[in-house]
Amino acid sequence: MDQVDDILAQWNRERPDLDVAPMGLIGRANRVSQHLGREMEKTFAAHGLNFASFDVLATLRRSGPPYSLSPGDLSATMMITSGTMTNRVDQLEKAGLVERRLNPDDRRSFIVSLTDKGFATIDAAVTDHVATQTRIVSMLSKEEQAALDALLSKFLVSFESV
Amino acid sequence: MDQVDDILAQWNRERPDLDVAPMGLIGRANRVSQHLGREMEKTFAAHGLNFASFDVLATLRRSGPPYSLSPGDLSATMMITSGTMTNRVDQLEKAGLVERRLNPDDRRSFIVSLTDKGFATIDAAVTDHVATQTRIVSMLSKEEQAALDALLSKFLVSFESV
DNA sequence: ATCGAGTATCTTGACTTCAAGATAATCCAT
DNA sequence: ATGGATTATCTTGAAGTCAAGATACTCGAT
Repeated sequence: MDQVDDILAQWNRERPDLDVAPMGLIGRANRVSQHLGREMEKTFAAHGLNFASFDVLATLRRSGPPYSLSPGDLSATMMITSGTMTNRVDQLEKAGLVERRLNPDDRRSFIVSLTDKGFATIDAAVTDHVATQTRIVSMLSKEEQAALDALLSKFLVSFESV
Repeated sequence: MDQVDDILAQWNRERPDLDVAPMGLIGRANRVSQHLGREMEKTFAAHGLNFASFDVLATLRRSGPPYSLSPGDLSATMMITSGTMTNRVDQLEKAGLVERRLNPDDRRSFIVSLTDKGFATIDAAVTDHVATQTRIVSMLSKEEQAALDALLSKFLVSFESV
């Protein structure tokens, strides 16, 4: 029993013609995501970051040496527009966490690289971040976590395959 | 196999000390939510709405006659701040979909009511919205939908009970 | 070689949200 | 009754995002 159930009960009363089961599933997914986001922002803030900046630094970090990608490569896995990417890199550059250099092979594009400071920041932040995530998901049992993960993955594949 | 798996594989290579299973679960939840949101915005846009305005109108509609709530009541189930609520009601009032009147019982607060136009708009929009949601979740079987819903509900309760 | 299509990034302007604080009314213990 | 705490909403300013368009470069067919 959660807040979404209350909403569904109201719709049932007012619009009994509607099948609200899908609304429940989607509503819960959105709310869970919103809660998750707010919880994780706290960890990011402890390292002077937000979700946006963490996301960029983390993508550079996990790409491996030399921790350098073009804005296009960066946004490839990030569900954001190019204008948003520009803004994110601008902020990080201003903070001294990344550098933007010209790409000698293609002068339309740039190369964004982690600075030493950026590397240290993201390495510390991601360690904390994983700890936070572990704490959050521990509200479910290991089996439930695995089941939820599998279902979300199937759902996700159906979106990303389009 | 989805895009999140690629991300986890990278982390495993770069930071084998981290247990990335929680990151996978949370990452997928966020991505699913983001996909869901974008898909549903299309339906809202077809009715001249966005998620924010739909959310307010829907809350008034499902509250039943006289389709009137205070801003505080409205935001109670909406995970938004009071300033955001003010802005949302402002927009809807400008569009002629709701009216804001003084509350005779408590002069600190207002009463926000659906206009006839607002009622017609949300009733048509929610019908389409449920159809969209039904289409989206049909990418999973009925059993999978039920299982996912149950797990999300449990997860959600653990947040909202805090 | 050259021109047009395509690609990569940035710019602009609008929109939504939030946090923090302001304003005003209500409630309650005295 | 009355002052202080609380409540309800609005205002302000900063931030992040997007869509659409601008700019500059590359590629491929001729």
